[in-house]
Amino acid sequence: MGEAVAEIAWTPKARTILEAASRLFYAHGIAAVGVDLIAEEAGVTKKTLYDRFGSKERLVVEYLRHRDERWREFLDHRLAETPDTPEARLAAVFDASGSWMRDAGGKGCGMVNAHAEISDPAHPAHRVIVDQKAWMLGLFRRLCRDAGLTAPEETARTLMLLHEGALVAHGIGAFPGAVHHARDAALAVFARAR
Amino acid sequence: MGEAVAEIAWTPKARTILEAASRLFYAHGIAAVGVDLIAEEAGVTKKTLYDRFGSKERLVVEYLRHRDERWREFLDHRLAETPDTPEARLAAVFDASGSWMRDAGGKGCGMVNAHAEISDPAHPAHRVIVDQKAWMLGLFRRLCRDAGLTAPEETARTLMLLHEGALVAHGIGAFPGAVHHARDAALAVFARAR
DNA sequence: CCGATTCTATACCGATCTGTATAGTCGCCC
DNA sequence: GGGCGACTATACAGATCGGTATAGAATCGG
Repeated sequence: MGEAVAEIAWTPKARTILEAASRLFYAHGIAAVGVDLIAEEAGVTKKTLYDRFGSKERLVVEYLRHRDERWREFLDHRLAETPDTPEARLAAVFDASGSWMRDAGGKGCGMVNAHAEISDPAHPAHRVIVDQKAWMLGLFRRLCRDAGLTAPEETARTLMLLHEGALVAHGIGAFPGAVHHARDAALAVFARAR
Repeated sequence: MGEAVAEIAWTPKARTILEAASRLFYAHGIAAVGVDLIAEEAGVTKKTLYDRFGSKERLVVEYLRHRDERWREFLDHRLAETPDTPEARLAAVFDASGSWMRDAGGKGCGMVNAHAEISDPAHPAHRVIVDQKAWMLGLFRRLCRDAGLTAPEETARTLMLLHEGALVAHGIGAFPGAVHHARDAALAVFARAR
């Protein structure tokens, strides 16, 4: 049966290490950041890092898992305080991404960036990345179904493309206000599908 | 004044090296691929690699430049044999991306993936990446202007988002047929903007 | 046939990579 | 107050990193 994955002991320093690693991985890429730098930035010895996480690979997985978790919580919270109309909820998703990008520095989607460096499906981080995209598509799908669209899956996929495109365009600086533009485009697509 | 950039001597082996580097960089990421591996895959000594390219950084720049050049030629060629209606030309862009992804293995956009690893604007590869995206936006803009749209810039940006989103979704495997779906969505957006 | 260019072969450089070993300090809980 | 978990400090291992040095073989135009 499946091998039990070792639990992380979430001591205070473990969290500090993960925060430093998250910041560095996102800003400079995963392969470009060494464990020595992470330990130094976290104000911790390498021994502590390896006592907590065991390997760099595991630290990468926790980075992506945590980032995914924070994003879902952030989005859920935003949606919870949004009027329960399909249009408002759709707009809230894109607005949340806009805020997220504004706060987090905005180098685009961390999952997409990680996927550029980790293509091997056998890598444990691969599932985290793919799962997050499946979850986002599911979110759009639910939104379209709840609105009673005639072709919810089709529209959900189009919304997904606009959303992914917005994160990329923002990250690379293709044009200013990409996420907000995507929001308007998504609302237009949505209105026409009703 | 601007420092003259050293010319590459495009000897047969130089091309072989660039082909190997391109394949490896795209498949595994830039930082993950060492010059020793590139030389070995190209059937060449490291000395030859450095005689031709001088540094890994330069090889990376040439990788992106060449990829960009090949893409533009590929797309121009496709557009040249496309009926001169705005709809057909728009569809041809997405169809070209679909073919490109089908042939090249489909790990998404090489520029976006490179940008995940190279964020520093001072890096000489940064301009190549940003320029390619500006060129693509310009292509969509011209297409919208030629069609006499009332708001060509707005529509061009939406098309750009759908296109970028399609490459990401395809690369990450969000759902099957992402590029073809984007094509249909783009045509719908375009039709409505006329 | 000469000389320049392209390339092979191989060994090396210092730095950095992930990961481990050893020894010891601090604080907290039973 | 004794043991245990979390942590520091430091040194090291073996591999790999980008890049260089030296020497020589193959090719080719003048």
